[in-house]
Amino acid sequence: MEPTDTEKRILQAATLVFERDGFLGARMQVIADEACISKASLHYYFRTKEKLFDRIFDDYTASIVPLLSTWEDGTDEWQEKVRHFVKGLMRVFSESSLLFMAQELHRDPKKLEPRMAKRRTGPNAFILYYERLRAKGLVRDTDPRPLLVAMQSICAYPSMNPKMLAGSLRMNNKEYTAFITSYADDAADLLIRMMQK
Amino acid sequence: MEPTDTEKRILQAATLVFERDGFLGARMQVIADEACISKASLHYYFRTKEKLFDRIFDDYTASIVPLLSTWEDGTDEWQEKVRHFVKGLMRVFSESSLLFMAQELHRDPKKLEPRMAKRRTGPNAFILYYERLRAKGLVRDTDPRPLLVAMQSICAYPSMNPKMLAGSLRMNNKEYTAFITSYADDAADLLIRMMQK
DNA sequence: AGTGATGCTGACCAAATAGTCAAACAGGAT
DNA sequence: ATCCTGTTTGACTATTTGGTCAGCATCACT
Repeated sequence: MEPTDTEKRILQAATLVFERDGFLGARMQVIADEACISKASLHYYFRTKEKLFDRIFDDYTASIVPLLSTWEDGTDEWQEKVRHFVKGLMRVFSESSLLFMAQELHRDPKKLEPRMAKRRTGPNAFILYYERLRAKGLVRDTDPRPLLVAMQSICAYPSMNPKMLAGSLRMNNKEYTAFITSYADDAADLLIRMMQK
Repeated sequence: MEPTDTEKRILQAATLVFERDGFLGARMQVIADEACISKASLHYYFRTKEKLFDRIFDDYTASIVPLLSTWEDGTDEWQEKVRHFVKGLMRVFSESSLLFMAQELHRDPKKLEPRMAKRRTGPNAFILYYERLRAKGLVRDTDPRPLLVAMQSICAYPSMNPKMLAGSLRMNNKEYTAFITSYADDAADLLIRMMQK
């Protein structure tokens, strides 16, 4: 099922518009214009707005999955794994609008369920990894769940609600973007501090 | 300008509907039904949807301001201040939908500017407080800005994107709500760990 | 009772917009 | 040339929805 050139253009245009305007704010006509085709053509490729949206939403969730393999055992020290995961997660979140995902997840919570079902076979990969480190006495002896929440929060929120944070830091958009780039390293260090003995 | 009973009912109904459905998803008819008045009456009190929305948005931002006084000097130890601030912030965020605020801030970034202008007179209160502690050698010698970002992230994100976190933790809604209650204390401890020497 | 002000409403309108459809078009195979 | 298949479009429809308006109800005051 190789996507045709037109289909690719549609997906690119739709991603742009959905991220900017949300599902409810997005207009099929605008997406069609952005893809340089007619609205009728757009409906020829994707029968409904909902179907087009689902396709894009699926691509999003898929982009996060590869990062989970970070927590598989390997030769790296756990500090290195944390740095790698934080860096990867922040890159994914800065590239694709997480606010958009949360928004649509709130609008229709059922969207995540089929996707979660696959992974729900066992506990979260980070939780398992931390428990192993904990058993070996390599990290602080504490419940890893608040750590997981803090880690995701620290990685996700800065790209999700930049306006409010930029306001708190008294920065304009440009300054904030620059700050967030260096923040990735700081965030990893803070998380390591939370975990070490 | 004492708000009448009807006006109060409208604001309550509008808050409910705006939080649940967002600005674009909210329907004036639904808000009117929820307030048990006609749609025409609703427009009698608030001429446009935008004006009604602004009123509610203003009430939100106002509810966060009192917390900022936490960082004024006082007799409390800094650890106590952190615990107090985190607890307060998480309560505010759990009571009112932060996702809704971020969403609308993204839709119309100009919303925050007039409100920010008031506070923009000086640096952020936490930053100032931390710098004073740092000068006295009471906390870790580090840039407080990543700490501020991490603090806000840790407090805000769990109530902003509960579905995704609940998924990661393999919890249902009820379990997650219970978890978040106890998380407030853990979050404060984690933040204290980030700041202490 | 009369009068004016305020609160409230049903009926209506104009604009926006997702989705449809018949017809045109392009390109390859026969 | 003819046919067939997949692609593209302009024109159209049905519905939703924010907002308006003329008029009704209620109450205070004279």
